[in-house]
Amino acid sequence: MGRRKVRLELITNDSVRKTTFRKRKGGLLKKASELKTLCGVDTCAIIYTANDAEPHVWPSPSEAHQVLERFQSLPSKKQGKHMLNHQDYRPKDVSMLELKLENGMKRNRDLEMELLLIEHLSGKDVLDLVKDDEMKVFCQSLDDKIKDLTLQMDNLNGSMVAEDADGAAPAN
Amino acid sequence: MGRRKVRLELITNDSVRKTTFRKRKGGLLKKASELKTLCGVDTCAIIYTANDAEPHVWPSPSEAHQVLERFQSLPSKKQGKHMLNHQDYRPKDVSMLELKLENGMKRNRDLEMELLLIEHLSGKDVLDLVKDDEMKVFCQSLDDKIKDLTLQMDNLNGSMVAEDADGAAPAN
DNA sequence: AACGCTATCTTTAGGTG
DNA sequence: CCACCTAAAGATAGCGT
Repeated sequence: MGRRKVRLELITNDSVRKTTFRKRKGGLLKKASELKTLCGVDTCAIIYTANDAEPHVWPSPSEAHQVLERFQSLPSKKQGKHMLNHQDYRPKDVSMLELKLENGMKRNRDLEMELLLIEHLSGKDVLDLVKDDEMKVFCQSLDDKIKDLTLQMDNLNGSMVAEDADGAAPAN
Repeated sequence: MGRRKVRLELITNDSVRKTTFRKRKGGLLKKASELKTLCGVDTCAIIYTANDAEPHVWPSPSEAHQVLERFQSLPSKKQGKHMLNHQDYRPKDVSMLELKLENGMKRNRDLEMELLLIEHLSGKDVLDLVKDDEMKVFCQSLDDKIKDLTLQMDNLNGSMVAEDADGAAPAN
């Protein structure tokens, strides 16, 4: 789209690649924006540049957040309308789905706990604010996890080594 | 970009809007594809159309899947530097944690699938452009959530809270 | 409703300051 | 490196099928 036809392959030159990235990123976001406006679809874009500390989030961090969150907190409200259009893939019935959802959310919360822990251990300051109650739950879930894990390790013991420490956490 | 300059607003005519959506979706995917190729960034797009049964996943379901996985495939690689800063809270040992993480990732992936399905069945129109590294975004959102939670708890301490305290998306 | 066509609008490669 | 410029490549609105 410029003075010259471009070859579709990785741009090896660093500065050129970066420039192209910047330009095209803008274009992509604009396109996404237009699509959103013209067709009324929820859209978000998250763009990470290796160089930049801050991710470029569009349309706005908060909006993107909402979209992301919608990923996990779900819309049981809006399901009704289209819910029944699909005959193909429909686990038993809706209630089943709802159940799955709840389950998923629960598990997701669980996961978040785990990640929180990891983050914490990785040196981030995420936990200073957590209150006692939360902490309790946190630790509890941790405990469960560890138990679970231990069990798994036991099971695996005979056939397989369960990732030793330095394999999992290379010093790099 | 056609025979006529377009007005940037929701297209009210159903069929026109749908057509435009189809066309522009293609364009957007192409752009994303080019960006990926030219600049060497991992990219995936997931497009849910209310009308369409199948979500449009690009570049391919499996690839998108990989990108999504990276969403939670944690930082163990990048952590090295900070890993050992915290002496306070450290369960058994790091390897345990790492294992835990893997476990979590697996489960979260599961979760993601479920939620994807739910979203799909709910007929939501979501366009998600995902790039490499967005684990950071995830962590950030996690962070925010925690802050939110803490704030809520603070409020609770003194008086009351309007929203659910479980940290899930407050009704947007 | 999806596809092909193309005039027209938009994006951008390469260049300059 | 960035912002701006312009010619050329690319995307697509409105039509016809």
